[in-house]
Amino acid sequence: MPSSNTISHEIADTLRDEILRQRYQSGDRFPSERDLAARFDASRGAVREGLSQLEQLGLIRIQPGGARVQSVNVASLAVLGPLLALDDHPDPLLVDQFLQTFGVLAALTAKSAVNSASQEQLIQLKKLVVGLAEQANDFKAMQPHWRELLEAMSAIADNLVVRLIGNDLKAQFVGQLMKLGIRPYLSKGSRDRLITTLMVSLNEQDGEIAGQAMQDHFEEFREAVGEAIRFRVDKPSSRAAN
Amino acid sequence: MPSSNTISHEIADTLRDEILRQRYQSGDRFPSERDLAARFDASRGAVREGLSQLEQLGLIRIQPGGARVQSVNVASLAVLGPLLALDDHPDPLLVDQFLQTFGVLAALTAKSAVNSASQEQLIQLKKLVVGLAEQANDFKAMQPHWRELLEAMSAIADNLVVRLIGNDLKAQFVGQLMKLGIRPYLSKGSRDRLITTLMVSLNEQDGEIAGQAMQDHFEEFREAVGEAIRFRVDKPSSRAAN
DNA sequence: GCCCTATATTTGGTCTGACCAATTTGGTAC
DNA sequence: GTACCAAATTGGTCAGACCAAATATAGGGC
Repeated sequence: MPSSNTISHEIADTLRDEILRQRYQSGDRFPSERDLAARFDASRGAVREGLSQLEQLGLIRIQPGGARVQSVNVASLAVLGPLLALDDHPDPLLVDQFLQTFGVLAALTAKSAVNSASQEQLIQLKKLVVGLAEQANDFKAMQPHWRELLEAMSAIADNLVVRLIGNDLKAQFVGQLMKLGIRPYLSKGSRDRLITTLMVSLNEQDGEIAGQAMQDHFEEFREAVGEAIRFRVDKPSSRAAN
Repeated sequence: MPSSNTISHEIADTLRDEILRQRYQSGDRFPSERDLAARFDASRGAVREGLSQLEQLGLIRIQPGGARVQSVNVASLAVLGPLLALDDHPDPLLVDQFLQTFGVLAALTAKSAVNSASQEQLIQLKKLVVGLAEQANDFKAMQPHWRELLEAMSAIADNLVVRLIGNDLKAQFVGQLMKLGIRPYLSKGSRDRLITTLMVSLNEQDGEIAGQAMQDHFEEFREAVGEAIRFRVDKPSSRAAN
């Protein structure tokens, strides 16, 4: 199910999903521009614009004589979002890896943010943590606060590299989870521990503690999501084939 | 200095660098396709293909009525390579952030790899560490072994998310450092400690130790690179404007 | 003078059809 | 079976054209 409104984007999205679904073997010849134009009932120009995007994603390599499909392993990070959104049934392993990775990056962000925060910023963060604590009962209601806290930390840490990585992942994941109705269960103890520890780290301005708290929390979250997904390998997922 | 051989790529590379050099303010109108076509003496089609790539990078947002430049902060991770390669004089802060981020990801990779490695894979890793130890005197000669070790760990850890992130950064960075003649100095003690600790973690198959070793090593490396860059803020860097 | 609206212009999106150069492919001669 | 050559295919680019959406401009009403 492609997005955007222009034909070239539609073509790119459709072909991207087909590649991600392994409909082509890595190394395979990709259909010629003229064939694709015929298939999509579009002009070659539109197709070329779409292919241009796929090339930028690292999914195909275009050369005179013919384009070839590349291994997903050498693609750009920007394919991760679409990859997670491919099915109603996201690959549990991929979700796990995603959370693991996101966890260490969040930990790094928290550590840097707390260490480099000014007094005002520390106060701001404390307020956000308090706000988080107040909504700690409802996973869904918690999300905006949670994201706000992460965003504030990200702004304070001001690490462009992490920020760029986040851009290619952000939103898509949690949004995807919500959309699929996956509700990870986090014990009250776990949430309380996170909030308490964060507060401690802010009061003492100790980044290490904050980072560790993040790391631990994501670890628990990761397990919770894993269970939630496992409990859900049966839903009537209407698999739509092109 | 754009790369590739096709006009559309040349256009994309040139405009990308101009945006990264802040030649346009975020939010600014981008020149129209027709203007760009005139400027590059190319057809509108070629320009559009180039812009298509820039859009994929998140550097511009194209809409009927006109394209606008976006903040680098919302771009795709894939701009990091070009961003580091922009000048003869890479932004020390950016380099620092890069290494910090790369460090935690390398630590995660090492941890996962060691924890999940089979007996054969552990042996393989040990061999690579030994190979690394033999070349531990020369930074340059060490690089291939170092990269090989990281690659092997990455393959074992088999974390697609980290791998994708790596794709958008890899090589470019260390390569860039070498090209600029930056030679970070790592004390012999530091290197020995890394190798010894890695060996211990492999022998006991303890991922935590491996991860911590990586983390520490990158921390030291980060400081070494920082100093190396600081010691070099004078070289005759022939700044080339467009 | 100010604000809102109707009009003209600009801009992106797409198409058609064409040409070139490089690669592939298929067949042929050895 | 192999090496080589010609034909078909493919990507790269161009020119010119049309549409719809967005923007800029001019005009009229207050």
